Amino acid sequence: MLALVRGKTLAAAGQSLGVSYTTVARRIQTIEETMGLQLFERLADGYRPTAAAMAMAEHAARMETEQHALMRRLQGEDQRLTGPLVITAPQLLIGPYIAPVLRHYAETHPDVDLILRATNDLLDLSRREADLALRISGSPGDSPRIKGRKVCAQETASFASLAYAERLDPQLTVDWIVYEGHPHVPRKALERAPSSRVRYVFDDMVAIIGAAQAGLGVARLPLFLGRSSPGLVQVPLLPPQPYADIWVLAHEDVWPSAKVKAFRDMLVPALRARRGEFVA
Amino acid sequence: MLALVRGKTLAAAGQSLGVSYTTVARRIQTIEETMGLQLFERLADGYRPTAAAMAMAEHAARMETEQHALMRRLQGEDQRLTGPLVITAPQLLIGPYIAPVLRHYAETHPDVDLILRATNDLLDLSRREADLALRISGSPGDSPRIKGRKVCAQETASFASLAYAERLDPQLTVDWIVYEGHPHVPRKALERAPSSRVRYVFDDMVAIIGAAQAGLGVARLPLFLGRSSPGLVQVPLLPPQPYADIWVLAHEDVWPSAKVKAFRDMLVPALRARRGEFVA
DNA sequence: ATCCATACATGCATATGCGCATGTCCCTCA
DNA sequence: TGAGGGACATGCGCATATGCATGTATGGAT
Repeated sequence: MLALVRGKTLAAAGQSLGVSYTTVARRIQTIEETMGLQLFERLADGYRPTAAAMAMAEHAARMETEQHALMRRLQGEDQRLTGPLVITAPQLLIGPYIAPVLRHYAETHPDVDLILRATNDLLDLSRREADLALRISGSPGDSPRIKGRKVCAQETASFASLAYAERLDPQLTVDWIVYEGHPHVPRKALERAPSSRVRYVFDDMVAIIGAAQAGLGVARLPLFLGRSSPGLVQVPLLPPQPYADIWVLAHEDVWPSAKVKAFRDMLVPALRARRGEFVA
Repeated sequence: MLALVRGKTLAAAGQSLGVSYTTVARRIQTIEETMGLQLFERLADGYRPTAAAMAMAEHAARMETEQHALMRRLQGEDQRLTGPLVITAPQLLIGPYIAPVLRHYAETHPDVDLILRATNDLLDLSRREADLALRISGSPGDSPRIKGRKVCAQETASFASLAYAERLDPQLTVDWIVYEGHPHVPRKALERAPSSRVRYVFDDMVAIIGAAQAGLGVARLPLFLGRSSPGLVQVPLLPPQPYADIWVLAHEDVWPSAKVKAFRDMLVPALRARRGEFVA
């Protein structure tokens, strides 16, 4: 019901429920027959909810919230080290930093199934899209009831390919490769190289690194990324400066669960031990 | 789940859910297997919920409340005059007062299925145990969100069998038959007949009337009851005095529904037209 | 000590719900 | 105007869940 109102089509609703769209259609039909009222208008391009369906969806959403709260609570009290553990982390941190921890964790707790979601989006920890999140974020208190622990500070600097760095002249025009979210030349860089300009705007960090490695220009990158990217060298256009910190986050209900706590206890020291890779 | 926590036994839970207790047992078992945790301890005299089950029940109760709210809301918006309509009224009002209205209503709206619950308890209108209640009650605002309309005032007086009334002497001992809820001789009756005493305490109004008809003593009865009970006559021990009024009640969500409104519109005038039977 | 009532466990036949495959309608695009 | 795809409808075989009947254990009354 709720899924159908949200998804607009039987197929979408079915997928979100993990059942076939046929089943969704039959369930709706059953409900309509039982209640003796029409919930959806059958249109050529999908089901359109009636007012009654909207009302039902509204209540169903509240019930769903309640359901999520229950699941979180049960999970938080779960002291077993078995079953699934869903972790989300920025794509670029996973390989070099998370993977070793995953390996250690899997060996120590062989009955836990580790599920990793590589994403920079803030998955909804309240909806249990993930149990534990590693995030690069200035504000860990994104939403109420999310608990967080600062792992490490982080700094950025300017990087370019070796060839580009060698012929770099602050007096001439400097080409910048920037992230879509901040499509400007860093202010401090303008002071040192006034004729800097944005030449490339990318929506993907890997692509930015690739472009910098190809010698297209200068990119502002987190220290750990620039240093670990082959062919890139730090250029003195931008002094190392504070960037968003690294945090581990979890819903406060889920935070105390054994699986989550054990992962934290492994992840945080592992990252802190390599603090030098994140700050100058 | 919730039903089992409430009912304490599989059979009770099954009954409240309208399924066999076998099904409840299997459902619990399935949930326990799926979640991988124990919800109930199997004891000889029933299932005892674990902490996890209590937590689940708590959330389930909130979901149930939400569900009830939804159903009420849908019903309140229902402008059709078909389907079930559940009415509750005091047992003794049904025959002489409600039945004629029921008949008229059934003829006018033949597609409505009338379900009557004869009870003095205040059924929970929020839980949809009844759609509309006729109540003898001083305080109609029993719970929030219940809407009410006063139908008629009511008075009580003292009644006894004809034989008892004829030999009644206020100077001698007067035997009273009283209701369990108020196991005292009315104060005003003591003024007029100081040696009155409670001789019988009954928990059933019909039994009280029967006892009075059998000549066991004097009973304080609503006027409509005393007057309509064959063999009883009013005795002057107690002047007619105000009693709890008659109200129609419904949850405010359900109040505007067509079926409920139509019933009110028939019931209230029918009762008011016979106001003289309730007050002197 | 025996019987009985209560409550849960289990086996079996059946009903219900499910997914897959196919059919139909309508809209879009060439 | 005709082909193609998206979305819903329908029929069929199968898995699951349900109900009934029966069996077992426990506690209390006689």
